[in-house]
Amino acid sequence: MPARAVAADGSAPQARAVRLEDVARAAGVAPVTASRALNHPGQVAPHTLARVQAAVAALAYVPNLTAGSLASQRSRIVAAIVPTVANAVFSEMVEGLGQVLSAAGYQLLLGQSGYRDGDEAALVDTFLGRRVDGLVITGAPGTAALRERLRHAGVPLVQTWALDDPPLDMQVGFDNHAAGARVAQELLARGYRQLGFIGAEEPRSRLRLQGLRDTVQAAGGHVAAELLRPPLAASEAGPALLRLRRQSPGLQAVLCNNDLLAAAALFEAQRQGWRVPADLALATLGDLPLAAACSPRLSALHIPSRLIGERAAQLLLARLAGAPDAPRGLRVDVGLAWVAREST
Amino acid sequence: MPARAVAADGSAPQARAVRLEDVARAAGVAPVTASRALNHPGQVAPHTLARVQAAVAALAYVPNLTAGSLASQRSRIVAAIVPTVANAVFSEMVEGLGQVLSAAGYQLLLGQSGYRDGDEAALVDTFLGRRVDGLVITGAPGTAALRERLRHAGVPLVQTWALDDPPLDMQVGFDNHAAGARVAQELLARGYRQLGFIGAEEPRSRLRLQGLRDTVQAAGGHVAAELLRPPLAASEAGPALLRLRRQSPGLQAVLCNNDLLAAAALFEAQRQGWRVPADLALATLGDLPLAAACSPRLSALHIPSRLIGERAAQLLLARLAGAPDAPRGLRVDVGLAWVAREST
DNA sequence: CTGAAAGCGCTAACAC
DNA sequence: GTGTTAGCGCTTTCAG
Repeated sequence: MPARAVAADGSAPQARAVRLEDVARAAGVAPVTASRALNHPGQVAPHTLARVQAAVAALAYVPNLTAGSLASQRSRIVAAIVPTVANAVFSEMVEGLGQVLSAAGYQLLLGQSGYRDGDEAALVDTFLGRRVDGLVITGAPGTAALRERLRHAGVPLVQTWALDDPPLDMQVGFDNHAAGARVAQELLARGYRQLGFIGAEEPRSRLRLQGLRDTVQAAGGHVAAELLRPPLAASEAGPALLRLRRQSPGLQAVLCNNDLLAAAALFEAQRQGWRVPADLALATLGDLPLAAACSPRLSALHIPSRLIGERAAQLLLARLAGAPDAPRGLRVDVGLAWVAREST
Repeated sequence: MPARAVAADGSAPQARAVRLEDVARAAGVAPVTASRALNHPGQVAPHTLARVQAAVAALAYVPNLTAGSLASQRSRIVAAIVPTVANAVFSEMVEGLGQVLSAAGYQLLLGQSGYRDGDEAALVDTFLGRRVDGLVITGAPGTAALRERLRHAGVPLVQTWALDDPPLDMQVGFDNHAAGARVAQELLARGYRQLGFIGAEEPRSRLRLQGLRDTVQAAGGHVAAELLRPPLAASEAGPALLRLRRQSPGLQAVLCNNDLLAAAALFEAQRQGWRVPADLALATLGDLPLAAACSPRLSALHIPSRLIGERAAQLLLARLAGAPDAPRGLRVDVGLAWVAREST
């Protein structure tokens, strides 16, 4: 009796894998027929189909998808690269992406660039080597070299999130400048003229501020801004809010670049004894569950992260189902909805 | 001139892929040698190594990892299954997992079960078919059939998050009952005896409540609980807090099962004019950035989600680097640290 | 240290 | 509707 534990039924822990050939033999057909029964059931007689399925079940056959991918030149894998999945906006996007792909029989390979150009390029190389059927990246590639590589890679590509740059292939997201402008319209419509903005000092944040400012100034208002150095801790929102108020004594409303900042700002306002929105209105960009969990609930410009992921998956699936040389340049603006709550 | 656009350099958008054979020819060596130069540089003469590398660069060769996987029987892919990546605790875990795997040259295939047993089983089948080198799943498989399949699959497996069930192979996480007990100790030590608990009505939440209750009752205290029906909206925390207070007039401290609930409860307390922690102490389980962004900042039992992911990856990598038939049953308890802040 | 031969397990063509 | 044949592109033996 061997010293090492074996399974209760006496079999070795890892039995040799069952191959398609074994299934075919058990079903009394050729391997191709078994393959067709699994992949194109319509092309096989009902009676043989049943026999193959029975053999599959009896042998607990698990198809080797690697071999299938190599032979068919289709991997049924889509890769996505996000800066980090720890940021809720990206994880929601990945969730939507994964669900739609999974429902269509595709798997999701996930890469995190950490906002580092080198890592992003390395991930793209690996994924291309894996011969993924499609690629989803966040925003614009960091380097011109990577842009060129992607343009010539021959892989369907979706850029997500920002529509600020020209698309390499397909693109789905929203316009950051327009987002700022949209919030400006809402706040101006409610009579606020002295506005503030709290965000990180990075390009997308600046674009949103610019949109806010352009629109507010055109209406004769003013926007004071606090652009904090990344990486940004939410605890910095409180002090930033106080600085804004000092810098702009007539401050009426503040837009925060994300929900966590807004929540922290709201706590600070309450600590100062300012009534929201009577003494100071607060708005946020994003609208994760947190925005509605605050009290007063935060008015928000809703960024549909999950929808962006779903749309990206749909674009890819449509391309994969249709002509491989479909025209490039398709842009989808998911739009941003204003959600009016009690904080404005 | 063709109507369809071509690349600026005149090449077709998708040129035929460069194969290892092309690299070998350009370097004047056999394909095997080129393969070795890429995968085992030490086994090749420095001079031939250089020539192969030059050829790779000149031809912009991208190795076909699918073919490599098939031939070598190693995919360099690890798959992870989480309920959803939209929940911050899981996305942090995935982040840690992905980073460690990526640094070791492995890719991450991500699946979301949505807490549905059928989806979980389907994902496992697909991943096994993909011949992944390792598998990470969240908690215990939903069905006995899946448990058996995993036990005999011969794939290194790590179960993450809860240590409540016996491990199929390796396991990394923490004990939910102990978590509740730990919070109880901290709150008792601060003199609180009349406690409350707000969480969802699901097994892990119940285990934590049980741990809290066992310890508090042993010390002569009492725990009132509000178990809310999932899916749980944070907005329900406020009403739940009011019910707890009514049900237990001497209520001194409340533990919330996650940070979002705790933040919502804190807002409710402030709206009621209760001082925190003087009138009511608040603690949370999780400790995402939100806990520290509140004001007063929330005392928390810190769940190291990212660390769980990192450890899971390390366990897998160690197994892959060592004996494939290493003993099973390894458990890693990451432990939970109490972070004392102002809310208790 | 390098090469020749033989697959890895499956699917695209093409016949029948 | 089913089978035969010939690879997919790479890495493993095993010789030299």
